Amino acid sequence: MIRESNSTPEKKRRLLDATVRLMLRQGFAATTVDQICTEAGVTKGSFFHYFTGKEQIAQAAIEVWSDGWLDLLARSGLERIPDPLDRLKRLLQLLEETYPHPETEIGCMIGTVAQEVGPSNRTLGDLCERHLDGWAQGVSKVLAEAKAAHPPRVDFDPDRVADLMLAIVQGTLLVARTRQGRSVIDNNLRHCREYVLSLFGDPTDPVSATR
Amino acid sequence: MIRESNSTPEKKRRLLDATVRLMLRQGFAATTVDQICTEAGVTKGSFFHYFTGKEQIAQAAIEVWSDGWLDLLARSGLERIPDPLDRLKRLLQLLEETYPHPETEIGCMIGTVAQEVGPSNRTLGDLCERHLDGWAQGVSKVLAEAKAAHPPRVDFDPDRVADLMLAIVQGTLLVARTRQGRSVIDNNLRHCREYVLSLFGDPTDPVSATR
DNA sequence: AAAGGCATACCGAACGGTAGGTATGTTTGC
DNA sequence: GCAAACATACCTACCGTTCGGTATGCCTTT
Repeated sequence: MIRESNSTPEKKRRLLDATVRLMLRQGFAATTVDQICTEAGVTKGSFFHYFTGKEQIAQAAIEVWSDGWLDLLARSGLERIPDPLDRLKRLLQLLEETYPHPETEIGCMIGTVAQEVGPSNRTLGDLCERHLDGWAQGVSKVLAEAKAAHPPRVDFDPDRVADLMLAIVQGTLLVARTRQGRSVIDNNLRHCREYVLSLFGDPTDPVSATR
Repeated sequence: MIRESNSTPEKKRRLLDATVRLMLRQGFAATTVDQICTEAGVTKGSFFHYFTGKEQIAQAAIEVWSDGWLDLLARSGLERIPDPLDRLKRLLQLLEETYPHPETEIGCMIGTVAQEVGPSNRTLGDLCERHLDGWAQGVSKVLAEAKAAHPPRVDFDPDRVADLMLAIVQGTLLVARTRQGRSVIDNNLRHCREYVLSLFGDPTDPVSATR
Protein backbone atom coordinates (compact mmCIF):
# COMPACT_ATOMS: atom_id res chain seq x y z
CA MET A 1 0.00 0.00 0.00
CA ILE A 2 1.24 3.44 -0.88
CA ARG A 3 1.62 5.55 2.18
CA GLU A 4 2.47 9.20 2.38
CA SER A 5 5.55 9.39 4.57
CA ASN A 6 4.96 13.01 5.44
CA SER A 7 2.12 14.46 7.51
CA THR A 8 -0.70 12.43 9.03
CA PRO A 9 -1.17 8.83 7.90
CA GLU A 10 -4.21 8.00 5.85
CA LYS A 11 -5.99 5.84 8.41
CA LYS A 12 -5.68 8.49 11.06
CA ARG A 13 -7.23 10.99 8.66
CA ARG A 14 -10.02 8.59 7.86
CA LEU A 15 -10.72 8.04 11.54
CA LEU A 16 -10.90 11.77 12.12
CA ASP A 17 -13.16 12.35 9.14
CA ALA A 18 -15.46 9.56 10.25
CA THR A 19 -15.58 11.01 13.74
CA VAL A 20 -16.52 14.42 12.40
CA ARG A 21 -19.24 12.95 10.23
CA LEU A 22 -20.70 10.74 12.94
CA MET A 23 -20.51 13.19 15.82
CA LEU A 24 -21.98 15.92 13.67
CA ARG A 25 -24.94 13.63 13.14
CA GLN A 26 -25.29 11.89 16.48
CA GLY A 27 -23.28 13.88 18.96
CA PHE A 28 -20.58 12.62 21.26
CA ALA A 29 -22.27 10.05 23.48
CA ALA A 30 -24.28 8.30 20.79
CA THR A 31 -21.23 7.82 18.61
CA THR A 32 -19.39 4.63 19.42
CA VAL A 33 -15.76 3.90 18.62
CA ASP A 34 -16.82 0.75 16.83
CA GLN A 35 -19.00 2.91 14.60
CA ILE A 36 -16.10 5.22 13.93
CA CYS A 37 -13.89 2.28 13.00
CA THR A 38 -16.49 0.75 10.70
CA GLU A 39 -17.25 4.09 9.05
CA ALA A 40 -13.54 4.67 8.52
CA GLY A 41 -12.94 1.10 7.36
CA VAL A 42 -10.32 0.64 10.02
CA THR A 43 -9.85 -1.78 12.90
CA LYS A 44 -9.89 -0.97 16.55
CA GLY A 45 -6.19 -1.66 16.77
CA SER A 46 -5.50 1.29 14.50
CA PHE A 47 -7.90 3.44 16.43
CA PHE A 48 -6.15 2.93 19.73
CA HIS A 49 -2.81 3.19 18.04
CA TYR A 50 -3.50 6.77 17.03
CA PHE A 51 -5.81 7.92 19.80
CA THR A 52 -5.91 7.27 23.50
CA GLY A 53 -9.69 7.07 23.54
CA LYS A 54 -13.00 8.43 22.43
CA GLU A 55 -12.68 11.75 24.17
CA GLN A 56 -9.32 12.46 22.64
CA ILE A 57 -10.44 11.74 19.10
CA ALA A 58 -13.39 14.02 19.74
CA GLN A 59 -11.00 16.80 20.68
CA ALA A 60 -8.93 16.15 17.56
CA ALA A 61 -12.07 16.04 15.43
CA ILE A 62 -13.11 19.41 16.80
CA GLU A 63 -9.79 20.79 15.64
CA VAL A 64 -10.36 19.26 12.21
CA TRP A 65 -13.79 20.85 12.05
CA SER A 66 -12.40 24.20 13.12
CA ASP A 67 -9.61 23.97 10.55
CA GLY A 68 -12.24 23.38 7.92
CA TRP A 69 -13.83 26.69 8.76
CA LEU A 70 -10.50 28.50 8.80
CA ASP A 71 -9.60 26.96 5.44
CA LEU A 72 -12.87 28.17 4.04
CA LEU A 73 -12.11 31.68 5.23
CA ALA A 74 -8.62 31.49 3.76
CA ARG A 75 -9.83 30.17 0.41
CA SER A 76 -12.45 32.86 0.21
CA GLY A 77 -9.73 35.49 0.06
CA LEU A 78 -11.50 37.46 2.72
CA GLU A 79 -8.28 38.91 4.05
CA ARG A 80 -7.39 40.32 0.67
CA ILE A 81 -10.48 42.50 0.39
CA PRO A 82 -9.20 46.02 0.99
CA ASP A 83 -12.31 47.80 2.15
CA PRO A 84 -13.36 46.68 5.66
CA LEU A 85 -17.07 47.09 4.95
CA ASP A 86 -16.79 45.00 1.80
CA ARG A 87 -14.97 42.44 3.91
CA LEU A 88 -17.86 42.36 6.33
CA LYS A 89 -20.33 41.99 3.49
CA ARG A 90 -18.31 39.14 2.06
CA LEU A 91 -18.22 37.46 5.46
CA LEU A 92 -21.97 37.66 5.80
CA GLN A 93 -22.37 36.34 2.29
CA LEU A 94 -20.01 33.50 3.16
CA LEU A 95 -22.21 32.46 6.05
CA GLU A 96 -25.21 32.42 3.77
CA GLU A 97 -23.35 30.29 1.25
CA THR A 98 -21.82 27.84 3.67
CA TYR A 99 -24.36 26.78 6.24
CA PRO A 100 -27.32 25.99 4.01
CA HIS A 101 -25.11 23.93 1.68
CA PRO A 102 -27.31 21.01 0.66
CA GLU A 103 -24.55 18.40 0.34
CA THR A 104 -23.34 18.54 3.92
CA GLU A 105 -25.09 17.48 7.08
CA ILE A 106 -26.86 20.33 8.83
CA GLY A 107 -25.11 21.46 11.96
CA CYS A 108 -21.92 22.62 13.61
CA MET A 109 -19.91 19.95 15.32
CA ILE A 110 -18.66 22.32 17.97
CA GLY A 111 -22.12 23.56 18.82
CA THR A 112 -23.49 20.04 18.88
CA VAL A 113 -20.83 18.72 21.22
CA ALA A 114 -20.90 21.86 23.35
CA GLN A 115 -24.64 21.64 23.86
CA GLU A 116 -24.46 17.96 24.69
CA VAL A 117 -21.68 17.93 27.25
CA GLY A 118 -22.83 21.20 28.76
CA PRO A 119 -21.62 21.79 32.30
CA SER A 120 -20.40 18.21 32.68
CA ASN A 121 -17.13 17.26 31.01
CA ARG A 122 -15.35 20.55 31.06
CA THR A 123 -12.47 19.12 29.05
CA LEU A 124 -14.58 19.04 25.92
CA GLY A 125 -16.67 21.97 27.07
CA ASP A 126 -13.68 24.29 27.46
CA LEU A 127 -12.34 23.26 24.09
CA CYS A 128 -15.67 24.04 22.44
CA GLU A 129 -15.84 27.32 24.31
CA ARG A 130 -12.42 28.34 23.02
CA HIS A 131 -13.42 27.62 19.45
CA LEU A 132 -16.76 29.38 19.72
CA ASP A 133 -15.01 32.37 21.24
CA GLY A 134 -12.43 32.24 18.45
CA TRP A 135 -15.20 32.36 15.87
CA ALA A 136 -16.83 35.30 17.63
CA GLN A 137 -13.53 37.13 17.96
CA GLY A 138 -12.84 36.70 14.26
CA VAL A 139 -16.22 38.15 13.43
CA SER A 140 -15.77 40.89 15.98
CA LYS A 141 -12.52 41.91 14.37
CA VAL A 142 -14.15 42.33 10.97
CA LEU A 143 -16.97 44.29 12.56
CA ALA A 144 -14.55 46.54 14.42
CA GLU A 145 -12.54 47.28 11.30
CA ALA A 146 -15.65 48.08 9.35
CA LYS A 147 -16.80 50.34 12.13
CA ALA A 148 -13.46 52.12 12.26
CA ALA A 149 -13.39 52.72 8.52
CA HIS A 150 -17.05 53.56 8.03
CA PRO A 151 -18.71 55.46 10.85
CA PRO A 152 -21.85 53.44 11.56
CA ARG A 153 -25.35 54.82 11.65
CA VAL A 154 -25.63 53.74 15.25
CA ASP A 155 -22.88 52.95 17.67
CA PHE A 156 -22.40 49.30 18.55
CA ASP A 157 -20.00 47.04 20.39
CA PRO A 158 -18.41 44.61 17.90
CA ASP A 159 -17.97 41.93 20.55
CA ARG A 160 -21.65 42.03 21.44
CA VAL A 161 -22.84 41.97 17.87
CA ALA A 162 -20.48 39.08 17.15
CA ASP A 163 -21.94 37.20 20.11
CA LEU A 164 -25.41 37.76 18.72
CA MET A 165 -24.33 36.48 15.33
CA LEU A 166 -22.77 33.41 16.93
CA ALA A 167 -25.99 32.67 18.74
CA ILE A 168 -28.03 33.18 15.59
CA VAL A 169 -25.86 30.77 13.64
CA GLN A 170 -25.84 28.13 16.36
CA GLY A 171 -29.52 28.46 17.16
CA THR A 172 -30.44 28.41 13.51
CA LEU A 173 -28.49 25.22 12.92
CA LEU A 174 -30.15 23.68 15.96
CA VAL A 175 -33.61 24.51 14.68
CA ALA A 176 -32.78 23.42 11.15
CA ARG A 177 -31.43 20.09 12.43
CA THR A 178 -34.58 19.53 14.40
CA ARG A 179 -36.86 20.47 11.51
CA GLN A 180 -34.70 18.60 9.04
CA GLY A 181 -34.96 21.48 6.63
CA ARG A 182 -32.74 24.29 5.53
CA SER A 183 -35.26 27.04 4.83
CA VAL A 184 -34.87 28.47 8.32
CA ILE A 185 -31.15 28.84 7.64
CA ASP A 186 -31.73 30.96 4.57
CA ASN A 187 -34.29 33.04 6.38
CA ASN A 188 -32.35 33.68 9.56
CA LEU A 189 -29.01 34.37 7.92
CA ARG A 190 -30.63 36.86 5.61
CA HIS A 191 -32.19 38.61 8.58
CA CYS A 192 -28.82 38.52 10.25
CA ARG A 193 -27.06 40.09 7.28
CA GLU A 194 -29.65 42.79 6.88
CA TYR A 195 -29.54 43.55 10.57
CA VAL A 196 -25.76 43.88 10.65
CA LEU A 197 -25.67 45.99 7.53
CA SER A 198 -28.44 48.16 8.91
CA LEU A 199 -25.97 49.21 11.58
CA PHE A 200 -24.06 50.90 8.80
CA GLY A 201 -26.24 53.67 7.55
CA ASP A 202 -27.97 51.64 4.86
CA PRO A 203 -31.32 53.41 4.93
CA THR A 204 -33.07 50.80 2.80
CA ASP A 205 -35.53 48.37 4.25
CA PRO A 206 -33.63 46.30 6.82
CA VAL A 207 -36.13 43.48 6.54
CA SER A 208 -37.68 42.53 3.25
CA ALA A 209 -39.03 39.57 5.04
CA THR A 210 -42.47 38.95 3.64
CA ARG A 211 -42.42 35.90 1.40
CA MET B 1 -48.31 6.66 54.27
CA ILE B 2 -50.76 9.29 53.15
CA ARG B 3 -51.32 9.05 49.46
CA GLU B 4 -53.13 11.46 47.21
CA SER B 5 -55.71 9.39 45.44
CA ASN B 6 -56.24 11.90 42.66
CA SER B 7 -53.76 13.14 40.03
CA THR B 8 -50.23 11.92 39.60
CA PRO B 9 -48.58 10.12 42.52
CA GLU B 10 -45.72 11.85 44.27
CA LYS B 11 -42.98 9.47 43.21
CA LYS B 12 -43.90 9.81 39.57
CA ARG B 13 -43.72 13.57 39.92
CA ARG B 14 -40.33 13.30 41.61
CA LEU B 15 -39.04 11.08 38.83
CA LEU B 16 -40.16 13.55 36.20
CA ASP B 17 -38.66 16.51 38.03
CA ALA B 18 -35.39 14.67 38.44
CA THR B 19 -35.39 13.79 34.75
CA VAL B 20 -35.92 17.40 33.77
CA ARG B 21 -33.13 18.55 36.04
CA LEU B 22 -30.65 15.91 34.92
CA MET B 23 -31.40 15.98 31.21
CA LEU B 24 -31.30 19.76 31.20
CA ARG B 25 -27.77 19.46 32.56
CA GLN B 26 -26.43 16.40 30.82
CA GLY B 27 -28.72 15.69 27.93
CA PHE B 28 -30.47 12.44 27.13
CA ALA B 29 -27.72 9.89 26.61
CA ALA B 30 -25.53 10.91 29.53
CA THR B 31 -28.42 10.68 31.96
CA THR B 32 -28.80 7.23 33.51
CA VAL B 33 -31.99 5.82 34.88
CA ASP B 34 -30.01 4.98 38.04
CA GLN B 35 -29.13 8.65 38.29
CA ILE B 36 -32.74 9.61 37.85
CA CYS B 37 -33.80 7.18 40.57
CA THR B 38 -31.13 8.35 43.00
CA GLU B 39 -31.88 12.02 42.34
CA ALA B 40 -35.58 11.35 42.87
CA GLY B 41 -34.99 9.16 45.93
CA VAL B 42 -36.91 6.34 44.32
CA THR B 43 -36.11 2.76 43.46
CA LYS B 44 -35.79 1.32 40.01
CA GLY B 45 -38.90 -0.71 40.59
CA SER B 46 -40.95 2.44 40.87
CA PHE B 47 -39.33 3.85 37.80
CA PHE B 48 -40.39 0.96 35.61
CA HIS B 49 -43.75 0.88 37.27
CA TYR B 50 -44.55 4.35 35.99
CA PHE B 51 -42.56 4.47 32.79
CA THR B 52 -41.80 1.91 30.14
CA GLY B 53 -38.24 3.10 29.74
CA LYS B 54 -35.81 5.94 29.48
CA GLU B 55 -37.10 7.29 26.23
CA GLN B 56 -40.65 7.47 27.48
CA ILE B 57 -39.74 9.39 30.61
CA ALA B 58 -37.78 11.75 28.42
CA GLN B 59 -40.89 12.40 26.37
CA ALA B 60 -42.94 12.96 29.51
CA ALA B 61 -40.25 15.24 30.92
CA ILE B 62 -40.34 17.32 27.75
CA GLU B 63 -44.05 17.80 28.30
CA VAL B 64 -43.37 18.85 31.89
CA TRP B 65 -40.80 21.35 30.69
CA SER B 66 -43.16 22.69 28.07
CA ASP B 67 -45.97 22.99 30.60
CA GLY B 68 -43.62 25.04 32.77
CA TRP B 69 -43.25 27.56 29.98
CA LEU B 70 -46.98 27.67 29.30
CA ASP B 71 -47.64 28.15 33.02
CA LEU B 72 -45.23 31.04 33.04
CA LEU B 73 -47.05 32.64 30.15
CA ALA B 74 -50.40 32.10 31.85
CA ARG B 75 -49.20 33.50 35.19
CA SER B 76 -47.75 36.54 33.46
CA GLY B 77 -51.22 37.58 32.42
CA LEU B 78 -49.99 38.15 28.89
CA GLU B 79 -53.34 37.30 27.39
CA ARG B 80 -55.07 39.96 29.40
CA ILE B 81 -53.03 42.84 28.01
CA PRO B 82 -55.40 44.63 25.66
CA ASP B 83 -53.02 46.39 23.30
CA PRO B 84 -51.22 43.92 21.01
CA LEU B 85 -48.02 45.96 20.89
CA ASP B 86 -47.92 46.13 24.68
CA ARG B 87 -48.43 42.39 24.67
CA LEU B 88 -45.44 41.97 22.39
CA LYS B 89 -43.36 44.23 24.62
CA ARG B 90 -44.37 42.22 27.66
CA LEU B 91 -43.45 39.00 25.90
CA LEU B 92 -40.01 40.31 25.06
CA GLN B 93 -39.59 41.48 28.62
CA LEU B 94 -40.66 38.07 29.82
CA LEU B 95 -37.90 36.42 27.82
CA GLU B 96 -35.38 38.77 29.34
CA GLU B 97 -36.63 38.00 32.81
CA THR B 98 -36.89 34.26 32.44
CA TYR B 99 -33.87 32.91 30.66
CA PRO B 100 -31.12 34.67 32.58
CA HIS B 101 -32.68 33.70 35.90
CA PRO B 102 -29.71 32.94 38.17
CA GLU B 103 -31.35 30.21 40.25
CA THR B 104 -32.10 27.83 37.42
CA GLU B 105 -29.74 25.84 35.26
CA ILE B 106 -28.92 27.56 31.99
CA GLY B 107 -30.56 25.97 29.03
CA CYS B 108 -33.73 24.71 27.42
CA MET B 109 -34.43 21.04 27.81
CA ILE B 110 -36.12 20.82 24.44
CA GLY B 111 -33.27 22.49 22.62
CA THR B 112 -30.73 20.35 24.44
CA VAL B 113 -32.44 17.08 23.61
CA ALA B 114 -33.26 18.19 20.08
CA GLN B 115 -29.66 19.07 19.34
CA GLU B 116 -28.41 15.83 20.81
CA VAL B 117 -30.66 13.34 19.09
CA GLY B 118 -30.63 15.29 15.86
CA PRO B 119 -31.53 13.24 12.80
CA SER B 120 -31.30 9.96 14.70
CA ASN B 121 -34.19 9.06 17.00
CA ARG B 122 -37.03 10.79 15.28
CA THR B 123 -39.38 9.86 18.08
CA LEU B 124 -37.77 12.36 20.40
CA GLY B 125 -36.77 14.60 17.53
CA ASP B 126 -40.32 15.00 16.24
CA LEU B 127 -41.58 15.71 19.72
CA CYS B 128 -38.98 18.43 20.21
CA GLU B 129 -39.79 19.82 16.78
CA ARG B 130 -43.46 20.08 17.65
CA HIS B 131 -42.71 21.97 20.83
CA LEU B 132 -40.23 24.31 19.19
CA ASP B 133 -42.75 25.00 16.46
CA GLY B 134 -45.39 25.60 19.09
CA TRP B 135 -43.18 28.18 20.78
CA ALA B 136 -42.53 29.89 17.46
CA GLN B 137 -46.20 29.86 16.54
CA GLY B 138 -47.12 31.44 19.85
CA VAL B 139 -44.61 34.20 19.29
CA SER B 140 -45.70 34.57 15.70
CA LYS B 141 -49.27 35.09 16.81
CA VAL B 142 -48.31 37.94 19.12
CA LEU B 143 -46.21 39.48 16.35
CA ALA B 144 -49.03 39.19 13.84
CA GLU B 145 -51.54 40.82 16.19
CA ALA B 146 -49.16 43.65 16.94
CA LYS B 147 -48.59 44.11 13.23
CA ALA B 148 -52.29 44.14 12.51
CA ALA B 149 -53.01 46.72 15.20
CA HIS B 150 -49.99 48.94 14.67
CA PRO B 151 -48.80 49.30 11.09
CA PRO B 152 -45.09 48.54 11.31
CA ARG B 153 -42.32 50.76 10.03
CA VAL B 154 -41.25 48.00 7.69
CA ASP B 155 -43.24 45.03 6.52
CA PHE B 156 -42.27 41.67 7.97
CA ASP B 157 -43.48 38.08 8.07
CA PRO B 158 -44.38 37.15 11.68
CA ASP B 159 -43.50 33.50 11.14
CA ARG B 160 -40.05 34.39 9.92
CA VAL B 161 -39.34 36.82 12.70
CA ALA B 162 -40.57 34.27 15.22
CA ASP B 163 -38.18 31.71 13.74
CA LEU B 164 -35.35 34.16 14.13
CA MET B 165 -36.30 34.77 17.74
CA LEU B 166 -36.45 31.06 18.39
CA ALA B 167 -32.98 30.63 16.96
CA ILE B 168 -31.65 33.56 18.98
CA VAL B 169 -33.01 32.11 22.21
CA GLN B 170 -31.78 28.61 21.52
CA GLY B 171 -28.39 29.72 20.25
CA THR B 172 -27.96 32.11 23.13
CA LEU B 173 -28.69 29.41 25.67
CA LEU B 174 -26.23 27.12 23.91
CA VAL B 175 -23.48 29.72 24.04
CA ALA B 176 -24.28 30.65 27.64
CA ARG B 177 -24.18 26.99 28.67
CA THR B 178 -20.82 26.60 27.03
CA ARG B 179 -19.40 29.76 28.55
CA GLN B 180 -21.04 29.02 31.87
CA GLY B 181 -22.10 32.63 32.13
CA ARG B 182 -25.30 34.52 31.69
CA SER B 183 -24.03 37.84 30.36
CA VAL B 184 -24.49 36.74 26.76
CA ILE B 185 -28.15 36.06 27.53
CA ASP B 186 -28.73 39.60 28.74
CA ASN B 187 -26.91 41.00 25.76
CA ASN B 188 -28.55 38.93 23.05
CA LEU B 189 -32.08 39.17 24.38
CA ARG B 190 -31.74 42.93 24.63
CA HIS B 191 -30.57 43.06 21.04
CA CYS B 192 -33.46 40.82 20.13
CA ARG B 193 -36.00 43.05 21.84
CA GLU B 194 -34.62 46.20 20.30
CA TYR B 195 -34.56 44.60 16.91
CA VAL B 196 -38.14 43.43 17.09
CA LEU B 197 -39.38 46.75 18.41
CA SER B 198 -37.41 48.54 15.71
CA LEU B 199 -39.76 46.88 13.25
CA PHE B 200 -42.46 49.06 14.75
CA GLY B 201 -41.61 52.61 13.92
CA ASP B 202 -39.55 53.28 17.04
CA PRO B 203 -37.04 55.69 15.49
CA THR B 204 -34.73 55.63 18.50
CA ASP B 205 -31.42 53.87 18.46
CA PRO B 206 -32.16 50.20 17.80
CA VAL B 207 -28.85 49.21 19.37
CA SER B 208 -27.51 50.98 22.37
CA ALA B 209 -25.02 48.23 22.52
CA THR B 210 -21.77 49.82 23.55
CA ARG B 211 -21.03 48.90 27.13
C1' DA C 1 -68.88 -7.26 58.66
C1' DA C 2 -65.74 -10.81 57.44
C1' DA C 3 -63.44 -13.09 53.64
C1' DG C 4 -61.74 -13.41 49.33
C1' DG C 5 -60.09 -11.39 45.19
C1' DC C 6 -57.73 -8.08 42.63
C1' DA C 7 -55.45 -3.90 41.23
C1' DT C 8 -52.12 -0.47 42.29
C1' DA C 9 -47.81 0.97 44.31
C1' DC C 10 -43.50 -0.26 45.16
C1' DC C 11 -39.00 -2.91 45.85
C1' DG C 12 -34.31 -4.55 44.43
C1' DA C 13 -31.58 -8.47 42.80
C1' DA C 14 -30.21 -10.26 38.57
C1' DC C 15 -29.56 -10.45 33.49
C1' DG C 16 -28.06 -9.56 28.93
C1' DG C 17 -26.09 -6.78 25.77
C1' DT C 18 -22.94 -3.27 24.61
C1' DA C 19 -19.25 -0.20 24.47
C1' DG C 20 -14.76 1.47 25.88
C1' DG C 21 -10.56 -0.13 26.56
C1' DT C 22 -6.52 -3.69 26.74
C1' DA C 23 -3.36 -7.44 25.74
C1' DT C 24 -1.02 -9.56 22.50
C1' DG C 25 0.11 -11.01 18.10
C1' DT C 26 1.34 -9.95 13.06
C1' DT C 27 2.75 -7.20 9.25
C1' DT C 28 5.23 -3.45 6.99
C1' DG C 29 8.64 0.16 6.08
C1' DC C 30 13.29 1.70 6.60
C1' DG D 1 16.03 -6.23 12.86
C1' DC D 2 13.50 -2.90 15.03
C1' DA D 3 9.95 0.26 15.42
C1' DA D 4 5.78 1.89 13.86
C1' DA D 5 1.48 0.43 11.95
C1' DC D 6 -1.85 -2.33 12.09
C1' DA D 7 -5.07 -6.59 13.42
C1' DT D 8 -7.83 -9.86 16.60
C1' DA D 9 -9.55 -11.56 20.59
C1' DC D 10 -10.85 -10.60 24.87
C1' DC D 11 -12.07 -8.32 29.31
C1' DT D 12 -14.88 -5.64 32.32
C1' DA D 13 -17.85 -2.22 33.84
C1' DC D 14 -21.91 -0.29 33.17
C1' DC D 15 -26.60 0.52 31.83
C1' DG D 16 -31.23 -0.38 30.37
C1' DT D 17 -34.47 -3.61 31.29
C1' DT D 18 -36.74 -7.66 33.40
C1' DC D 19 -38.90 -10.15 36.83
C1' DG D 20 -40.34 -12.26 40.97
C1' DG D 21 -41.90 -10.57 44.88
C1' DT D 22 -44.35 -7.70 48.99
C1' DA D 23 -47.53 -4.33 50.93
C1' DT D 24 -51.80 -1.99 50.90
C1' DG D 25 -56.28 -0.75 50.12
C1' DC D 26 -60.64 -1.13 47.71
C1' DC D 27 -64.45 -3.79 45.86
C1' DT D 28 -67.44 -7.61 45.81
C1' DT D 29 -69.82 -11.44 47.63
C1' DT D 30 -72.11 -13.64 51.07
